[in-house]
Amino acid sequence: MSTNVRVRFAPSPTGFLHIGSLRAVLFDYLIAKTLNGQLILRIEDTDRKRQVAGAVEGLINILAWAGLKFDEGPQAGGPFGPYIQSERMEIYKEQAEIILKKGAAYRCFCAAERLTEMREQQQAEKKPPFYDRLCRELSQAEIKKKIKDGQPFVIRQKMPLTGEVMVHDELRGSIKFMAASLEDQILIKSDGMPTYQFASVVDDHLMQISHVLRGEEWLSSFPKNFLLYQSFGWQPPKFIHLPLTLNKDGGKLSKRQGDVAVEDYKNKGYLPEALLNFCVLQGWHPSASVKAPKEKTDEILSLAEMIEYFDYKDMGISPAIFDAEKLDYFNGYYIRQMSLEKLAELGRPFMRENLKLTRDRRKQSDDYIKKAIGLEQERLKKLSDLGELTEFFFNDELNYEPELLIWKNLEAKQVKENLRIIYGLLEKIADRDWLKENIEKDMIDYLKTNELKAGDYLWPMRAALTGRAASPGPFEVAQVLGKEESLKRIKMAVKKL
RNA sequence: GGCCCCUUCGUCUAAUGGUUAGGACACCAGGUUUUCAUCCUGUAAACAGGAGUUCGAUUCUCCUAGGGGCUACCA
Repeated sequence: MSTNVRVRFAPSPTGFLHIGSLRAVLFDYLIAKTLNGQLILRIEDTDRKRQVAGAVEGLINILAWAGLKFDEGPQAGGPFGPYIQSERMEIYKEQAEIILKKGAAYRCFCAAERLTEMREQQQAEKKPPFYDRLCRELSQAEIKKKIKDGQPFVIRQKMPLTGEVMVHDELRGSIKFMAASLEDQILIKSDGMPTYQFASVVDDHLMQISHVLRGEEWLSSFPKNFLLYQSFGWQPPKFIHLPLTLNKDGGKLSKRQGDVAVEDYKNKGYLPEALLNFCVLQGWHPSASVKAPKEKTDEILSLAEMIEYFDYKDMGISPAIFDAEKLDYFNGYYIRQMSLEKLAELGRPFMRENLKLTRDRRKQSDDYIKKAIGLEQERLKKLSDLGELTEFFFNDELNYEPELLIWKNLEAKQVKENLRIIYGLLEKIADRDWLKENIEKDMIDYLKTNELKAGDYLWPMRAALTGRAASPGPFEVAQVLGKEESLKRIKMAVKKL
């Protein structure tokens, strides 16, 4: 038997990648990497009703954006393909015949209406909905006749009527189920497509998957899956059931509560590093014995560091609530760490609206945009904050109330006078000396020699330059704005008072 | 309703049969500072409840409560 570690991520292409799925692939990836195994991408598209055009490409793209590479899959190829379930119909058909022959499954001709009716009645009687196994004991002759008559059928798994089924989860240990509570679940639908319950077991075996990581929502079908492996005579892989990610109210994280699609986060300017760092901490933490270097907090983890410290045995089993504020912290942290070149490149798309606010060529230059972004870098939680935060750099017609210029309890005319003085000082600085260091030096020297209070001058100056209550400092803003624009804005402020 | 899973600060979590129960985010306070942000320092904040085992339980066992999942010809 092969001891090769093979882990698969098996999403169904619903049109977007759920943030919870991103966490799942990350753990798949980490298990594969830390155990020297392969990571396989398999597309589970056996539900015809839920087909979404372009979803597979979208999935592959966003996974690539996240930086997680697959060793095998629809794109990478590999010896166990095809990796898209809808292209594996022959395999399922063949395996269904086998399981039928083994007597571990049977054809069920019950009409959907009968089943619905039965279920409703059972619920009305407060009994658990449960297939009554009407077709389980059909004779060969009856089956033949129904097939000949063209009656549609599904194939159901035959569950033991009595006894217990013991399954083992790598994190939770052994879990016991009463066989009598297990429904004869459908393996093959009447359209010939396999259900997840059949396809995943068949594929995991055929693709030689060693570790199955899946959501906790699959725990209740675990014994049925285990039984299917037994019926086939296959050795089941190791199973790890990942606790669910919950929303703030404690429910399953769903679209209604806000963004759940990784694409949404990407569009808002969240970085893959931040998303991954956030996700990995939901259900895992570096064990105490492998503490990260102390100059960093041990929760800031690059993908490489995760691989270094990860051990799936350290994974937790209690559900975690999605804390968007912590995600923001990570994102802000990674933005601050980023080089200005990279940030300017990634931030550029978020500047589009601002560029429309100016007719000044210089303000539309890459260099100017980059400098504006640079001054707001430490204030960003996400890239999409850039538009609002840098707006004043571009806007030719700053619009603000005159009161904004007034520092504490100064008189308006005093502020006006101070701004005139500032104007005079700035005017004297030569164009080629227009650097924040020089501007600052001239201003501070003046204030010191005349024993003036910094706030009385610097607040009005900054407010005049930015039109905002909160912004980067006046000297650096002045430098980026340039001498001409800075003087223009101060003159305008004087006029306002 | 039935079956199954889970339970440490508000949130993510660490550790331990005997500790001042640790860290991170958020919060609050202070420092740096013209503002905001960054950065630094500090405060406050948790073992769900009950019973048992034990010299001793947050830690082990059981019960209760609470939360969650499943209960489809969806995954």
